[in-house]
Amino acid sequence: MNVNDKAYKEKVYELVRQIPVGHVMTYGQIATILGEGYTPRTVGYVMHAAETENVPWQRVINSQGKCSTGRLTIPMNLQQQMLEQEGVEFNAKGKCDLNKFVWWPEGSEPEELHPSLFS
DNA sequence: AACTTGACGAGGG
DNA sequence: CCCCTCGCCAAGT
Repeated sequence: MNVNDKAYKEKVYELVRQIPVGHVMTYGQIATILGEGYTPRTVGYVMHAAETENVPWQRVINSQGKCSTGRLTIPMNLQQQMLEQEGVEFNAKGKCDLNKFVWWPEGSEPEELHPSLFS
């Protein structure tokens, strides 16, 4: 199972497609939930191609609650703007409250998977 | 094959 | 809160 396998990528996309409007998930969170073979970096790698996969890619941000699209082909601030349009709030420094906007799939346990991340 | 660069993350200063 | 280091894993050069 490597990052180029169709099935490997699909698992990421399927999960991302489940994120409700107005909510987000982090790369590390996705990697933890998918488990075996997935790491934050590989999730990020898979996501760079998400634009063409009918996936709400804007709902995936980093563990600091910020958008990591600075040096991409994606226009600056586009991701944040799209999220704000869905109701996700960001402070002046471009950071959102993960406690409030992160979404957890049915069955996962936030406290256990993501200890003291939200401060 | 060596080295650099990421849509990353945690810990320390 | 910012910055740096390290661990991580795959791609590009």
